Amino acid sequence: MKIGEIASAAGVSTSRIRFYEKRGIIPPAIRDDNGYRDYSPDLISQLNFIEQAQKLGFTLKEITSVEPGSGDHPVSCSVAVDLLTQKLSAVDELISEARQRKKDIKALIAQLEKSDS
Amino acid sequence: MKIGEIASAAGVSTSRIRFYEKRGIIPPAIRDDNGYRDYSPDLISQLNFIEQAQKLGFTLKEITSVEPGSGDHPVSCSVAVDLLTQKLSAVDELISEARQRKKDIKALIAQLEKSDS
DNA sequence: ATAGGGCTTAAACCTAGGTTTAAGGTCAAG
DNA sequence: CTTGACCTTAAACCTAGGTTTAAGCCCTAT
Repeated sequence: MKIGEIASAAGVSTSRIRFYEKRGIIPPAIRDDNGYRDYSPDLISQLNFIEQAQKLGFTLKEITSVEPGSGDHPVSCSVAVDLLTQKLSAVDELISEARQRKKDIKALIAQLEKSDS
Repeated sequence: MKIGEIASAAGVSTSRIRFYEKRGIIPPAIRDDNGYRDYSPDLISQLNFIEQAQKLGFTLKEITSVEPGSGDHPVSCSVAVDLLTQKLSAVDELISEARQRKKDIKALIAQLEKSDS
């Protein structure tokens, strides 16, 4: 897919995708012979994930650390597995932080309902 | 309380408090005869609320419209609760996307380990 | 009465997360 | 073979949310 296609499929701007690539938030795209970026549709869910997490106040830096496929290209298989395992626990951490946020939000709601009465 | 006192009590910087005042996020402080700002300790919980909400991904603008205990902003409790409830389901969505990512990562690991053997 | 620490202001500066612009190459249609 | 939509890059610009700096006043202790 070309950058415009994937951008509209994911509901983000093309400039944002190039920006993410420049910052290493997504991996550098494969290029066609004409120099155009060529994406796999897999990127769509990755972009959706980034947007979701951002809405919850996670920074791009935090998000990048739990993205699979965003790491270095591993030299050996066991290194790759190690990296992925690290990512796995980072995702677990994200989930537990998100659960804490749920609690925080519920507490805020309670506070508001109390002060309204 | 003087600005330095309230700042350290709330765990924020003095510059931040002045910044919030300039932006109308908190009401303008009463001034002593010498021109120093004089705060009621009530501001502490307001500042804590702001920080809490920011961590949840709310902008200062959103927070301002929703602050409890600020008589200047007659936004009804239900509007605030609506916002927070929306945020709550966004967090749920993130968690389920994160779970999907866990599966993806595990699948990748399995694939690597299989090809390694 | 002078040194310090805390207060005042306005304005400059900073990071994050992008968007916009300028100058150009590519490709399919008419 | 030109027009228009799409792609490329680098660099400039923008908003949010602050921090830092400069220049000066206030207050307390020595």
